[in-house]
Amino acid sequence: MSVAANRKTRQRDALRAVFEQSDRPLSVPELFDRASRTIEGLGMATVYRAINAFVEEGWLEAVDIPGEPSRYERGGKGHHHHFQCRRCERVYDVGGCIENVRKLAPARFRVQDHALTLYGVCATCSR
Amino acid sequence: MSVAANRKTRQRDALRAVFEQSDRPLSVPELFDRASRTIEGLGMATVYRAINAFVEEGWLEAVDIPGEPSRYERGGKGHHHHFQCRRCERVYDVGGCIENVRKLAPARFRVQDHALTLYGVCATCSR
DNA sequence: TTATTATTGATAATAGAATATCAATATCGT
DNA sequence: ACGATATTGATATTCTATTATCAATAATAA
Repeated sequence: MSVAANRKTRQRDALRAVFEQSDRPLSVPELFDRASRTIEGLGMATVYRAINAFVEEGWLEAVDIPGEPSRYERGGKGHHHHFQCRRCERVYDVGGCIENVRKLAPARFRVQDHALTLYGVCATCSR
Repeated sequence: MSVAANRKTRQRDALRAVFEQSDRPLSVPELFDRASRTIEGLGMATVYRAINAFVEEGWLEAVDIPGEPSRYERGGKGHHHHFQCRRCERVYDVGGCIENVRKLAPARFRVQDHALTLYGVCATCSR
């Protein structure tokens, strides 16, 4: 389980490029499919290894939706939330945030963070 | 995978009782442990079978927190959200809701529902 | 009480996601 | 160009959560 990621390789370059060209979090299969267009014979293990390395260095961050396997997106975007389309299952970023979150918690509960997921139909699927 | 649940049994009675006495969603291990106090030799399979039956009839509802196995709570509570303690991992209900959720989504995204999870330290753990 | 059959419990099996293994290959400093 | 070794890809394995199997048991109607 080493995660050095020192050398520059075709596969990691391709995987990075996929994220740089994507405006939304990607699942592992999505990432694998897209990178495979560039790297034929790309292995799943390589994809997972790269993800772990990227997450470790902060270049990627995991996006977790209830009941779903992790998606990943570029790190350092700051606080934001996500939307999942019920038709295509894709996950999108939503900017902005909500207020008065702390007030919801019962007395003496210390609120440190929160995660909000919106569900519905995305622009692509609703047309 | 039959889920009839017709006959009245000690184990299902005990499992129901656990939920009736709990004020928060329970994980499968939590449910198993508590019901085992009443029913010695209770089997895991029985717990899962009961959960499925209860969910199917609406008596229970699944509570899904990102990256966590499902918890379960009594159904029909109406719209509410959840809090997870980072110390003890337990999940609690939080009443009330947030506003302006729809406004967060990008244009032409239809928002149908949302899920909010608060994270922090519960009253029990913070003392 | 008895017969029928739903239910249980122990355990094997499955499913999905992710990691470990290892020989072959590619990268990079010299 | 060479050598050390990081990385890759194929595949086996692990892990966690959950379901299937099946003989034994218990619940209910008659």
